Amino acid sequence: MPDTSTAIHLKGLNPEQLEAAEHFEGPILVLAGAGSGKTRVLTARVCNLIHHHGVAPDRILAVTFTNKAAGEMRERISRLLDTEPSGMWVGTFHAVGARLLRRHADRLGWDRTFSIFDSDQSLRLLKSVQEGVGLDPKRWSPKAVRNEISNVKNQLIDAKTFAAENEGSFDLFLRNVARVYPEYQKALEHQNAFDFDDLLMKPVELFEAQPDLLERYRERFAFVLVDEYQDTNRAQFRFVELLAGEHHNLMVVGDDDQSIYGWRGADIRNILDFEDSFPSARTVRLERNYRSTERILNAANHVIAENVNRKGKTLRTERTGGEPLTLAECFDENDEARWIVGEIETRIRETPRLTYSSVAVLYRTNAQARALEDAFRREGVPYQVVGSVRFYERREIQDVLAYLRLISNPRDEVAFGRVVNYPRRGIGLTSQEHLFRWAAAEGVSLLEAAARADEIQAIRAGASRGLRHFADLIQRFSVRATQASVGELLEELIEDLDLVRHLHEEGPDGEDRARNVAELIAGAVDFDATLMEGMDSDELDTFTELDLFLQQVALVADVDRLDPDADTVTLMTLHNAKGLEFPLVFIAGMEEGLFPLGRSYDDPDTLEEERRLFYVGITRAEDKLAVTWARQRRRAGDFNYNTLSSFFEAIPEELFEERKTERLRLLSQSTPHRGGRRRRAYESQSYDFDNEPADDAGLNQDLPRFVKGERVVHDTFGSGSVVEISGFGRDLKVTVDFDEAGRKKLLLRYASLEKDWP
DNA sequence: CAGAATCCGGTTTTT
DNA sequence: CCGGATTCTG
Repeated sequence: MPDTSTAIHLKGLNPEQLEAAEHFEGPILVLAGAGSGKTRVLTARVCNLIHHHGVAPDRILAVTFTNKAAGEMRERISRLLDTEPSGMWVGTFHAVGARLLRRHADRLGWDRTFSIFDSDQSLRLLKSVQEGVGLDPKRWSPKAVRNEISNVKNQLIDAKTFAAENEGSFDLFLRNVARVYPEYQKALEHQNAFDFDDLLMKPVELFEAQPDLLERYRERFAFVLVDEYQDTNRAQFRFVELLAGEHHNLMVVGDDDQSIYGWRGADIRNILDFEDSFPSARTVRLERNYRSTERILNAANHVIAENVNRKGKTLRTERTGGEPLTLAECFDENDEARWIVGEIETRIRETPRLTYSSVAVLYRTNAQARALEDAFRREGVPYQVVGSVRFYERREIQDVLAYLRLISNPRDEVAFGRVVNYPRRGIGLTSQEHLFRWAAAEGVSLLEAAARADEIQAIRAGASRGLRHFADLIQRFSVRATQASVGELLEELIEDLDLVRHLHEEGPDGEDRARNVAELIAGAVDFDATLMEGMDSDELDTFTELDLFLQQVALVADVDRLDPDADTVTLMTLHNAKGLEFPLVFIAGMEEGLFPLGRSYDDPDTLEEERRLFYVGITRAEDKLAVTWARQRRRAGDFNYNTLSSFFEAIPEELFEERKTERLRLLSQSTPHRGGRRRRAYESQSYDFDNEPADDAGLNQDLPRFVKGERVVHDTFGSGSVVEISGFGRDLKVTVDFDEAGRKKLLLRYASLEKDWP
């Protein structure tokens, strides 16, 4: 028995953690509950492989869920081993896929300077493809088509197979997708681009088609580790299976209770059935939680116990007791936001070591960030929002990046289309049409066509000049890209385009936009390809800094950009909060219909996933959790009346205290006696906050009242159930899921809707 | 061709 | 309520 007791990387691990960390060869599943120290285990195991078993770092591949997690892992390993694990690959599935494709794109018919299209760019391409095959983008939402293609790709179904299977389908939508998908894929190849899903799917294709390559990488990555395994989809599973298929040295770490990405193809069965896929697998359960107080953990355990489809485990903590949870009832979303900000300030004032950065506010949808941001800004409490309007998705950033992509990959037509007339060069849609047609006829790239614009009869002199000028600009910078750093390139480009002036002329947002561009430049100046950790030396020679920069930019998640040093409160969606922890956590919008989201009732699996999301939220909290809900909330323009989420009802009363905001207390006291006149019968009901939500007094007294979930009958649509109620008084609207007629939004005033008594 | 005015439709979560 | 697309106007 080798003596590992002194090894620094194994110090302080509990017996289960130790068992996992010391595991050497063969498959192992680590079921790691929230806050059970799985990152520690992963790093410890890597250190142990290198330090104790003498495994060379370059034989190890570790896949993480975010780039940030990858960076942290690498850093911790370096610290523990006191040396860089050089040659080890650590990254997200997408980043690892991109990296493989950079090396071997030529085997698939792509060029190594390929572009990576994000969802926005995919959508643009899809729109033009739809137009090309005569599928009206207004009748058939490109978004829906894109989602379908994305789903299908995540299941590793290629265009040919999909078309063959669905061109005769009874489902018109599938038949349409069957027409579009192959053309879309052709267009991607023509433009030398991959979309996000290709980054997962194409490496699998590559390995399956080229046994020599697979052999090479199987040998190279003799040890494979996968974090957040519960969120892997079919393509990711296959990728892992291929790599580890022979040696089986595979460690997967995950928690079925935290699987929250089913909607993007993640298959919870990957983790539930791991032991079937790898029969000799060892299983280690980590159920000791080191993060949260007993009260918080109890609440979490009660919530998740409602789910049926799970392996089942119960987290334990040694942090007995703890402060009770708070459930705060608010009037509306602004009241809620104010209450949260107020509560943060009070607590920071009263708690010695509590800082803004120890606080997070979590919510179900990005739209909820708005009211919160307003309140934070008004009160001057520092905050940063993750997601929402993602940095790299901002218009001005995308514009600049499109230039870079075009410089790097001259075949990128999406990028071309985006910037050919930005800033204005007098090239209108008509001229672009002519250009496209001419380029297609001549069989040259758009860029070449632009350079020879004077040969195109249909294009007028002004536009022609603009086009030639544009082509010249791109060409000059393509040359420059081979000599200059990305930072320099970007600075010169912005200068050349006089972009800052253009942005300022655009109006009130220009200032912000210019600042964002400046931030992008700063990021580019900082970017140093040699810092792309774990880069093999041959890769540095082969790929240009620009390609690597664009790749990195395409694959960062917004949460990766979270600044941990800034002393600010963090605002983000529950999805983004996965893997993070904070002493003080707020979960806002705990309302039926918002969380769980209205449409998740249809399907029990989806509802369970929503519940897991709540579980993830609760378990982010170390010391204190506060949950808020609003009686009334504006959503997409009109008002919604809410009740407390049924999810919360799973939490036993002794675990939380209830509070009401000042606003709500005032309202329920004063309104019944308003005006001093005698109350009418309907008013007493209208202002009774403990029962039905308030109506605009009297306006709809004679309209029937409906509750969510209730069964109703309509004269023409038949029967169905109420999914949402919104609007005020005369404009009271109900959304009903009809059994036959589908989902309809009805104005109650007109709709002959009645309660359906069974 | 560009900018303003107007209309329409969608609206969960993300790499 | 927002953004995108379309239409109108100079």
